Amino acid sequence: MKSQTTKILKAPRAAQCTTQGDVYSRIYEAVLDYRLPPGTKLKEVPLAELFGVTRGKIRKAFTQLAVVKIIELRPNRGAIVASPSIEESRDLFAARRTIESSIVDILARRITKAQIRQLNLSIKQEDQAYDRGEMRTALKLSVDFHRVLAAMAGNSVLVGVLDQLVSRTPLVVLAYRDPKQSNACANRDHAELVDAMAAHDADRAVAAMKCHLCNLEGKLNLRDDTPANELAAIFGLAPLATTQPSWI
Amino acid sequence: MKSQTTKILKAPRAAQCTTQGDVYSRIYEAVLDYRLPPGTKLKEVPLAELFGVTRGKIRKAFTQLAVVKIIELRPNRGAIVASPSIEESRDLFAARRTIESSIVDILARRITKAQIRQLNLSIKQEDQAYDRGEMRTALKLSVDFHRVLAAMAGNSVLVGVLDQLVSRTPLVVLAYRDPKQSNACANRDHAELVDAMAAHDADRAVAAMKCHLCNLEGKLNLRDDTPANELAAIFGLAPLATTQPSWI
DNA sequence: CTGGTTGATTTTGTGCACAATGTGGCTCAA
DNA sequence: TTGAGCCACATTGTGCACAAAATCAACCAG
Repeated sequence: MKSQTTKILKAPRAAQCTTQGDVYSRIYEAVLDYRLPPGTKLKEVPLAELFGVTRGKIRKAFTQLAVVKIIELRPNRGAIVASPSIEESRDLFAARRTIESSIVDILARRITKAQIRQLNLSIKQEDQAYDRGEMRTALKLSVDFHRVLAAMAGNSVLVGVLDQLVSRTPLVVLAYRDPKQSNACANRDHAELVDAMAAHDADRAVAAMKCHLCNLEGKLNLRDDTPANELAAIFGLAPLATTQPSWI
Repeated sequence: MKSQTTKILKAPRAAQCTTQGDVYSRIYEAVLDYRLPPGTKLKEVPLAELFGVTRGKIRKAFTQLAVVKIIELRPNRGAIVASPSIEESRDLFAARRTIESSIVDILARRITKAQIRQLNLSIKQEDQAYDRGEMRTALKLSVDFHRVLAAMAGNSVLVGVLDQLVSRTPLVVLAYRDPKQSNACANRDHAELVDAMAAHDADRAVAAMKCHLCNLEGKLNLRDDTPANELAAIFGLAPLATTQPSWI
């Protein structure tokens, strides 16, 4: 149990002597990298030792992460990685559709050739990661794609807002991934989106973005017709996040 | 100086013995009520004494408020109420236009008679507050109107996002209010919006919302053609927030 | 005056010890 | 076997004391 937390959080490069708000980013990145499944308990002392900081620093990072709903802070019972409810997950996607549509709408009108090149490069890297079977890298790049898009639109407030939503998406995916569905994250969608923007066709680009997000949501198991055998679903509890999904 | 902070924060009812995350809401509400102008320094010890809590509680509330950009936490130099830059202010309004448009779009299609009654009541209260010259109450009610609207749309994620944006708007207004402009907050706009929604005319409602937010933004002094005499503006410093604007 | 230095004071940052609470295992009776 | 009660341990919460840093004022030299 204790070692689970430890292992999951250990980033590619083993780093000690983390400082300050870095522990925030360490956990944040771990979530974005699909390394921290929802429901994982985050104990203060082990984390403090792992990062080489005091318990207070961990605590501070926790309160920050709790504000953006990446973790849940249960009084006297510690922190767990947030497990979004079905309704919250649906709302999250709906919110993303709204916000990213308007980002794309803005961007399609004023995107530059250089920006299009950058986006195409990003897509190619994503493709290559898929081809090499590096699911986690690919997923991370896919997330980055959306953040880059937001940044290009040039509205810092929207970027901040979208960041909060995007960072919660991996949790939804881990919580409600339908094992029966293929996991080939349709980054065809990304290419189509960039195509539309390159043609400065805002309407088509917005449609592409909406479609992309709907596809993503559609691959998840967000129906609340309780499957009768899934106890966790029946009682609305967090799915058991103790075992790593096989596909990562 | 010290007494300024104290006085501004003291809510209508003088309350001691505040606990826990209540100190968060106390400061949050003070901002929403236009009682805390941007740039106001928030010292830990005076606040702790005022609220009857320990310094640690204040600190925790500070880190939370900093995440949603209501205050700015400068390392080793304490907390001040955030003063949004001109660009950030513009982005904030643009983001609100996007998000609230989609809220209104959703809501217009499914709004109930009861909800319309509630909104109309809210508008009437706002009107009355204006008539009585209670600017602060009116402004608060105006802010509430937008939050109620978001809640009615039924997307909890959007509500959370919009809350963050709405709560920053008073800071923008206090920072960039144009003294030459009338301050009659056009809550005609609110009435028009509700009218459109009552007719289930989503397009008109969206247009009304966009128009309303543009009107609001238009009343502010968000041009960066530095007026040559305003030193604060020239150097990009926070406007002097030590004196209460006369119109409150 | 202006500009810079020093030192006292205020204010923020941090670690630690202890308090409070939750958790899991044990016994025992029904 | 089930469930209540109890105890030991693990984990989180909190206040305090001290460390570090910034602010302010006084002072002095140019």
